Amino acid sequence: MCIHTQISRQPELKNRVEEFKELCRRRNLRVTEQRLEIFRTVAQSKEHPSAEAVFGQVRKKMPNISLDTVYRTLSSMEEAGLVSRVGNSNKARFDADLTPHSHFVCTACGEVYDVPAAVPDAALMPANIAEFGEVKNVNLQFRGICNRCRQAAGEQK
Amino acid sequence: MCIHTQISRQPELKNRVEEFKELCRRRNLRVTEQRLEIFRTVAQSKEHPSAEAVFGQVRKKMPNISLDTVYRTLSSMEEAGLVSRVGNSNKARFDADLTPHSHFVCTACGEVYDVPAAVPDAALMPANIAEFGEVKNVNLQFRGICNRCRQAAGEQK
DNA sequence: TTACTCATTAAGAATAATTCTTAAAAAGGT
DNA sequence: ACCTTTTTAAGAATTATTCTTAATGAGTAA
Repeated sequence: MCIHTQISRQPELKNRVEEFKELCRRRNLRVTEQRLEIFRTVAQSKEHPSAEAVFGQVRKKMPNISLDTVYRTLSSMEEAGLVSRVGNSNKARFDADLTPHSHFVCTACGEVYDVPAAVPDAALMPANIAEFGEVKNVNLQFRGICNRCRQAAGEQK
Repeated sequence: MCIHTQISRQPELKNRVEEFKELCRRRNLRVTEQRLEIFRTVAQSKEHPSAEAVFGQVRKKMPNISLDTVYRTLSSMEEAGLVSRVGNSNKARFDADLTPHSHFVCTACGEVYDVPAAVPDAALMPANIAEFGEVKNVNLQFRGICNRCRQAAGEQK
């Protein structure tokens, strides 16, 4: 369960970080080292890390960072539409991949798996969605028991 | 925010309760008054109540029920595929409506709104989903800021 | 019905996740 | 470099959820 699985093309990360800086400036959010490092961590991870996991990772480079900062930053990043909050066990998990894809969420262990989208996000958006509010992201999730948990449950019987 | 908005056709509720009893028996779950009352409460609500809200409601009829029982019961009901866990703020909310529909989840206030589905659930299911696990329910959510919150934010500027 | 067994419950303690408070530090503009 | 305003770290506080334990009650078989 390491959360620093590297993305193949490193330039892409740089672009995303630049884009992130740009967006911060546009929104009058200050570009701090903490924000950059947190963003990098989530953007590099494919594990949908929890705040705690991001904290653990960022702490390696910034030993004084506080968990609260991680929470605050992840929330503001969600608000800015830079990451999305996925899964819904009682522990929040985050995803910086905003390309159309879905998730299988295990209700037993809370794990979140990427599922290639059957239907592109745009196609899912109802025409009247603006009546409700401004959509920051679309999230299709399949909830159930993952095969690993099913197997584990079977074994102990 | 009352959670006991009545469903128009009362017979439907009775059917659902019977179905619920049946399912309990099939799964060797005991049919207790607590479970029935909790199920009725969620099934009658259109507000996607939190565990706390269900607790408050059920307590009117069963003053001694514990919050823990509500949590336990809602979890086992989710596991049985009788309700789904919706939204994902840090407070869990539940929905007994399993017909195809989606949700607008406000990331500011945590409110969950029903959105009529643009695409039926079945159409969303990828062919290879079984590779991940057994799906109990499909949940399409649009996350963002609801109009009420947007308005509220605008006013105080 | 009655007794038996095991799941379920209430109560409240415990834990886990998240947010708040405060004073100090740092960003971005002057 | 200076000033203003955000942002931060630290740790306390709060909120949500789960665990522990002993007592209760559901289903079952006599």
